[in-house]
Amino acid sequence: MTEKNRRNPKQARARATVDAVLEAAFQILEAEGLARLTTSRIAERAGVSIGTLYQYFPDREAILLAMGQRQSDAMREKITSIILDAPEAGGVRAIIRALMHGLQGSAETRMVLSDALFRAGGEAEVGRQHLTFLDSISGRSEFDFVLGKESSFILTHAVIYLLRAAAAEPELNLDPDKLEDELVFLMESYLGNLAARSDAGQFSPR
Amino acid sequence: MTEKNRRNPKQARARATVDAVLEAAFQILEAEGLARLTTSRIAERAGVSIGTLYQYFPDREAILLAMGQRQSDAMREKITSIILDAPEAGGVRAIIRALMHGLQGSAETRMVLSDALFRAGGEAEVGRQHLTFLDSISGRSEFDFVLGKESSFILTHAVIYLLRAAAAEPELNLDPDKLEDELVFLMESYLGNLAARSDAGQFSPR
Amino acid sequence: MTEKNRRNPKQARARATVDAVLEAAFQILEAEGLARLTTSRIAERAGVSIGTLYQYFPDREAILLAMGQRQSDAMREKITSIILDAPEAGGVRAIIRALMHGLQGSAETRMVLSDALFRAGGEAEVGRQHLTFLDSISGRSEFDFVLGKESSFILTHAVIYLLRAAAAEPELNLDPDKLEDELVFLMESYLGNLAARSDAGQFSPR
Amino acid sequence: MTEKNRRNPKQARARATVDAVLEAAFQILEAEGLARLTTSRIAERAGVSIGTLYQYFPDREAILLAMGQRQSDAMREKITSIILDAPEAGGVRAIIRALMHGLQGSAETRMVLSDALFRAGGEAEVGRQHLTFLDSISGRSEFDFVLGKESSFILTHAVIYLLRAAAAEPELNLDPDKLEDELVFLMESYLGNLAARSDAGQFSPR
DNA sequence: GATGAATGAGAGTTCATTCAT
DNA sequence: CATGAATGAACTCTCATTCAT
Repeated sequence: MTEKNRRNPKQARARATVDAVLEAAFQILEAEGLARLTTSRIAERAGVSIGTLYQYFPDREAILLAMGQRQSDAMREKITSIILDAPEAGGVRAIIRALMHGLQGSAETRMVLSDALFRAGGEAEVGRQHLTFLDSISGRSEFDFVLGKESSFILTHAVIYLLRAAAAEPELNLDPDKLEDELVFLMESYLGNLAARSDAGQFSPR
Repeated sequence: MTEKNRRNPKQARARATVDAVLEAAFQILEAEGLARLTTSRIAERAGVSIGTLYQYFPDREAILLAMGQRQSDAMREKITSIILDAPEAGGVRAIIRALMHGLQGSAETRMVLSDALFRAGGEAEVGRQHLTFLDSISGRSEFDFVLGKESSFILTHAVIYLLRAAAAEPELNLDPDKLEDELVFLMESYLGNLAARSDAGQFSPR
Repeated sequence: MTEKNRRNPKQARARATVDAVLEAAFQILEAEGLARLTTSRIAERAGVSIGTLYQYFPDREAILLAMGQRQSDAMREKITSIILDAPEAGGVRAIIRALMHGLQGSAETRMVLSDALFRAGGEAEVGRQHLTFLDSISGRSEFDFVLGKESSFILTHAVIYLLRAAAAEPELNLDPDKLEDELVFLMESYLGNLAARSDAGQFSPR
Repeated sequence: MTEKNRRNPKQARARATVDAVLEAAFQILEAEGLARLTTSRIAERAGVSIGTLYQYFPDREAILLAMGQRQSDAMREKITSIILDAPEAGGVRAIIRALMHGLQGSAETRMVLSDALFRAGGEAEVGRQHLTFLDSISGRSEFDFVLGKESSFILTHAVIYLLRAAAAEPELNLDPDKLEDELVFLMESYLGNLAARSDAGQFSPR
């Protein structure tokens, strides 16, 4: 609405500033790494003064957090839309594919941002992040048993952390398609046996 | 031997100094985190001067690396002895147990140290670290098929990174015993289906 | 102008800071010598924080260089104006007088600063510095012969380095006026014989 | 004498140690420059412990001074022998040649060592160094007039400092032979006019 | 005498953050 | 609101020197 824009010119400018800062920070993180991601460099690249930057972000950490949340939100949206668009499709593969291709940025960037999310959010953030996955499989009739905390943890973390590991070790030269296949296979194996176990109530004893 | 001690008083002192530095660094890392792990603080806690510290470690990074290698060596020894002592026992569970209990230190400590290993070693270190796992299952007759790079990656990284994730999120309050069970279950599921797949040559298509 | 000041309050402040730093550095160099010319001491004496100092100078060396350039610029201006104001006056004496009285600071100060200039500028700086001298005599009709590289070197360096030596040995208690006379005499002797030699094409054989 | 050596094995060893230290220091100064000339590096290269080094030299400066004195002594000997061997030859050229070829080491080495001599010796050292030159010309009948302090200064310093300047600016690519010629010419011009002036008692007025 | 581990003051430098303009 | 000069605590690292062995 023009009305809205005219009424809050400051908010519009503010959003532009925030965007510029986050975009600048992202570029620097990609190009130069966390060590060179200084507040002054961010401000400079964003085309704002350091003072202005601090008017929108209380400290450096807040910038990292906001970047992480952007990534996280984008990912969540992507996964959600995948599930909504093609609910019949293999949910596991769709989600894994989203996780693999949905995050932009280098290995270091992804790590830095997810670290920031952890630092800031702890439980709450983690919950927000991974509920999506659980939701996506909860509709499938074969998983209408109750998952233990630990099983949920594995379901929601295995793929993400393996992707992180893969990103951290580019020298392994893993084939993305094959890795996707294997991750799907890993999770399908686990989910399949989980269902079987819930029927039988047993598995290999300790 | 008194002889030995008398002969190498310097080497004995030197080793004591190195130990004191690494122990001090470990304590600080545990208690205050990486950000507060400064060389001067380490020296102070170790009861040596900052100059002495730098006589044994060329820079801060070298201290982290040495700590990481200690952890890594201890872990490797533990896994090896587990396999040697009880080769008939379920290799997967034994190794997972070793991984879970073999590393001391908080979540951040473990992360920091494994990060240091990555930084320093790259591929070589990674290889060294994970071959143990592959070796341990390579003897089992049902796995005498050839593993792809990506499958090997999953076998060697899934547990470690899930444990890292679990450590990073203490607020999830995961039960260590149940987590162990689930990790075993995850890996056994994967390995089992991997064997089946190698027979059939097929799995859920892309 | 108030206008100017109001328009560029920052640049004015910045210049003041730079001046304060250079002035402080000069005083310390004079009073305590190069060894005690530390960045923190400079900042303290200049009444600015160490951080501010580093906002204007990338490192300690840059401060020395800036001081050297100030001296050098002042000297060049002085020589130029001398030549312009009284071109008919004995060029050699005028220049020597400028060299003697144009540089402020103790012997060590002068040495340190000219060393800094050498380090930074190498050939270029040296050229810049000494062209002035050659220019000043190039107008005199009796020197319209071509000077060899080595003769030029002597003409441009003898006085400067002898003054440096004199400054380095204050215990010799040389009389400035007499020294000036001798330097003039030295250079006039050389120039005179140079002219004679260029006519005859000979001098004492090797 | 074997006797001497047998009687004072300690003194012989001491001299060897001192020699080793000075030789090591010289090599490091040549190869790596003053900034890398640390006491520990000297000791290491000399094959002695740092403690031993400090038994022979009270501090780092003393090492530099000793090196400077060696150079200086060698130079003095060379000049003396030149004059003794060929007193009839042009004294000025002989001495200049000795000065040019008698000092070993790079430009920085020479500067560092002569700086050390200045620092330590002040007047006394300077006197010791330059009397040789004055002595060498004092025998020539045409110079039996009394030289002023300032003239002596120029006679004894001009060549040395011009050579130092030439060494400091290798990019000028001065031809050593031509430079020698010019220095001889400079000094002969000065000396010649000095003699003439002493007869007439006058020169270009201030 | 010889050793070399230990010392520690002090160097140069960085950067998140503040606040007067 | 925007600015960016100023801040200064904190950092990593060096090296001449000492002294217990």
